[in-house]
Amino acid sequence: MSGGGCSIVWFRRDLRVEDNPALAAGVRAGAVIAVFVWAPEEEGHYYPGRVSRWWLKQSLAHLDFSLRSFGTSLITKRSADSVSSLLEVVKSTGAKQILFNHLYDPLSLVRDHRAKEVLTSQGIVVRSFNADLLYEPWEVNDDQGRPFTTFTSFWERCLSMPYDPESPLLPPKRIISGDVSRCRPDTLVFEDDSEKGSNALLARAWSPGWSSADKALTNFINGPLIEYAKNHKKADSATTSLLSPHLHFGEVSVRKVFHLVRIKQVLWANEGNKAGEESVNLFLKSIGLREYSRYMSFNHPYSHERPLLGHLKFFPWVVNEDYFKAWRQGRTGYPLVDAGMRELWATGWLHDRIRVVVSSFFVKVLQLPWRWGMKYFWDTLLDADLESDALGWQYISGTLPDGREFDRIDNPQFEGYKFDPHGEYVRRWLPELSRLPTEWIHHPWNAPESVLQAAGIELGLNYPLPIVGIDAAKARLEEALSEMWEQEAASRAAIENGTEEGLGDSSDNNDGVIAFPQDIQMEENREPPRNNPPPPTTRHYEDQMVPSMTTSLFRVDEEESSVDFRTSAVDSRAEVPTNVVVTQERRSEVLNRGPVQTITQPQYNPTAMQYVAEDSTAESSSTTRRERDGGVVPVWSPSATSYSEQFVSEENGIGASSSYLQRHPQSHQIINWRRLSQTG
DNA sequence: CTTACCTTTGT
DNA sequence: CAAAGGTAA
Repeated sequence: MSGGGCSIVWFRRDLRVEDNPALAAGVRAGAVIAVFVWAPEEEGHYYPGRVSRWWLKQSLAHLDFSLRSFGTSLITKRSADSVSSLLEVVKSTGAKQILFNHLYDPLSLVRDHRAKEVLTSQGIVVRSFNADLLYEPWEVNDDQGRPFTTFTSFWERCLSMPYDPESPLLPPKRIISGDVSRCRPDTLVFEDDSEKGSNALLARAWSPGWSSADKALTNFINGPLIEYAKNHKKADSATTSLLSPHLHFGEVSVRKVFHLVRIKQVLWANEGNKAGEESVNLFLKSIGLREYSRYMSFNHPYSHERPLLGHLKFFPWVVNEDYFKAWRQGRTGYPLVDAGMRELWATGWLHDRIRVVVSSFFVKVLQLPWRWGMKYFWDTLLDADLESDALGWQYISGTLPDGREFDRIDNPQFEGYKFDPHGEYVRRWLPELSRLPTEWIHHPWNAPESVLQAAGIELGLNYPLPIVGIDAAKARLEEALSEMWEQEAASRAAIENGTEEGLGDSSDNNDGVIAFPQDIQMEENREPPRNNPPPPTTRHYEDQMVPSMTTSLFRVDEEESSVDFRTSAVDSRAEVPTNVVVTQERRSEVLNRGPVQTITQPQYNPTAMQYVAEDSTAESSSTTRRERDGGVVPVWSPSATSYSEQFVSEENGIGASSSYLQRHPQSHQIINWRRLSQTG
């Protein structure tokens, strides 16, 4: 197109030069100005955690370095508002168009839509691209043209689409730099002094940036991939791809991963290597889950906050800070869980299996609200990813149509012997148990006194007794479930009677928002939780507020004192937040919440999607040629509403025809829970 | 060795 | 629930 002005390429989570459609389009159009805007406050609760910021910092430096070798550099802006920063850059450079690649998390969807509106209204051409997915969410539909609601059907369709995913683009040969002489870049600060020490350790294990991402990919494909099916159950993982943080920041494109892996698969299939082929399928499934997480986020943009199955709204979560803290510190008394939580804290990384173990323990045994756990993952994982994590926690919590059954509790003791049969994993992360024989390593509470003594263990002193017994947890879960159904029925009845108010209006909860306890302050070295005395336990009938744990760089002054979970020492970590930010936004959101919640239609209205077609041929989607360059820009349909209103209206809204509950009325009854997960 | 029955697992 | 894997007879 018009070779005249230069283009701004707005980098976000696509920190690579290869197979970067926005960059490629910019290069094709002429001169390019590469921009990264750091506006973390825009993320609200999801201000990136320490390790995540560390990664970003390295990755940006790496990107800048390589852009320089192509003939330009990365302009960085510190901002409270991405869109106005972009405008600023436009003004100082005279750029004519802005190019970026799509993101699908709820915050980005809203922000990018606004960006597009504002910039377009200023006469700037805005074009956006698919760089993060094999297929755009709106491309994958069932035979009735509706979005899938279960993973398997979604993924089957993806693998049998009439056209293949786009092949990866080569990196540009050279990038002509736009004139940035009048553009004032900001230096970005990603860590404070208290974080530097801990971050230094990360560099030993990880190397962010697209070239390491490429290396990791090749290593994986030529190494562990073939054995993936065999090994993927081992907690000790030299066998995973280790690609997730790279993928999160877009340092390598999924399409490249997909294509290279597929090539191997064909090769192995020809050799008749069954195991290899199987391994590829399994690995691709995890790529598929990543795709699906974007798909779900796009179709249900509130899924990081609300269960997708409505009745879960009535589950009486246990709001217990002691539990929460014990879990974070790896002091639950279940070695596999504790080892996982210590590894997570120490390294920012967890094998997928162990993520399942600790999160399912969190939800099913402790019955803490899943969003707390998700938030903690967000704050501590190197590959923290809103879409993937939301999907994962919803799956574990049984709040998806195809998630695990709600009433199923996995026993960490048995899982221990499955995933860590020799106890090596536990011994590595729980030094206090290192001398315990394998026979007892996953259930020390059963070990004879003499064995414990020989191993130097005093249960309740240097290693806790189980914080909750599995049997007690089962009983409590059953009770909670029947309460949930009661509440749900009551709410439905209330709605039918027109007594609106609806949900769980009963006695104990004030305005429907559970504030994180402020009155309880936690002493650091309290006695480890005991087995039996039922802890002070409150139940609440609403989704929980997420405790605000992220340490914003602007809040460093708070809680200066002694303990701070940001520091690296394991003992002083994970201080329970004493303050919860109850924003007005969320409050109104909860208040306005509608009646029995369903899986609703996407608010995204594909027909409202706008075509910014310089590429002329906007063909219909099922033909072989897809839009790529200058393709579809996703757009929020009713744009007048505020962020929170959009969520609310989505929930209340819509789609009589395809509301999940309407198609599956039986999901109101627990006995049909099982069948529910089949249908759809 | 087969079969009926069980437990486990799965996005 | 269905598929897979394991066990007892």
